[in-house]
Amino acid sequence: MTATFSIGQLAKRTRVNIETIRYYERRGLLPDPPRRESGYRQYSDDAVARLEFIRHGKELGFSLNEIAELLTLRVDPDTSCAEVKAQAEAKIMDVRDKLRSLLRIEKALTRVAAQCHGRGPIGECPILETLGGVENR
Amino acid sequence: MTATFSIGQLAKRTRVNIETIRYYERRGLLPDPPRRESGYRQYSDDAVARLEFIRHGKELGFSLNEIAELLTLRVDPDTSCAEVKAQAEAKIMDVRDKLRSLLRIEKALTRVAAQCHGRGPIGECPILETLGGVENR
DNA sequence: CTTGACTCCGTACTAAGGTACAGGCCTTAT
DNA sequence: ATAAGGCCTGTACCTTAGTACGGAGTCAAG
Repeated sequence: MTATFSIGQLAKRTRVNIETIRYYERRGLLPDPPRRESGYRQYSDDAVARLEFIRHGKELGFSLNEIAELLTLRVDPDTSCAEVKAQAEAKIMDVRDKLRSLLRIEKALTRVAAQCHGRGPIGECPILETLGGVENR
Repeated sequence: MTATFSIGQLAKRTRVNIETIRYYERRGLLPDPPRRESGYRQYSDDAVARLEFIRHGKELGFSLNEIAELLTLRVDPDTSCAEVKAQAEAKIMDVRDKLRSLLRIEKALTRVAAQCHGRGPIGECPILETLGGVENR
């Protein structure tokens, strides 16, 4: 199983542009895939998973470099355990900040949607109070 | 109260570049502020809140256009209540998708950090399973 | 009343993240 | 076996989101 497929197939499955896939390869976000004699790239399902991870990462505001770091976060014989742990914990902080901000936005939006049902125009921007002042804490 | 201040002051308070502030104004993310006779811009505290909102929005992966939409989401006499509500609800869906993805990443990172303490190298990338396959549902 | 810092506007430049060719080989359905 | 369509590399171009001038007017401390 786990058939192998071409870059075009991969592009179709992930809805990521072919050129973008090659660009990610150049950037080191995707490992250089095996080739056939013709030179054609051969992918398997883990490439799909990886591209999906990248896509989601971008939607969440991580840069390609940050995504690369996330993707290489692993415990291997070459990097010290403590180092990896420290990196992971730093990322966790980032992620929790993002979570807090998102939760606030969600609450604010829910409030807006709810107001719209009680009729009567308001006029002020109810999103604005969100995320202000307290420096995201 | 609520003293008024210059663009330089605003830049200092928000740690946003002066040029960027003017750029946001051009883009319509900040309303054109009142000026003195000299032409100098005069800001008050709501500009600070707005800039902070923009900053957080960017960190969460919203584009400036999306942020503008969020910022103008309001109930006013000119736009129909239902329309605003529909927009808000669409945004809520986006935000919840982001929340789900972030929670997964957080869990995966926590797992990585935890593994690092049980010693013994692993070698596979434990982030990869995250966010894959199920199209973020 | 001058000098240094601040601000104005307009235009130009940058960086990140793609996207689009061009010219030339594969592959596959007919 | 041949044409249409896929893929190769390399280079050029594009969009978004800023950032950096340049030349001129303004403000405020000494």
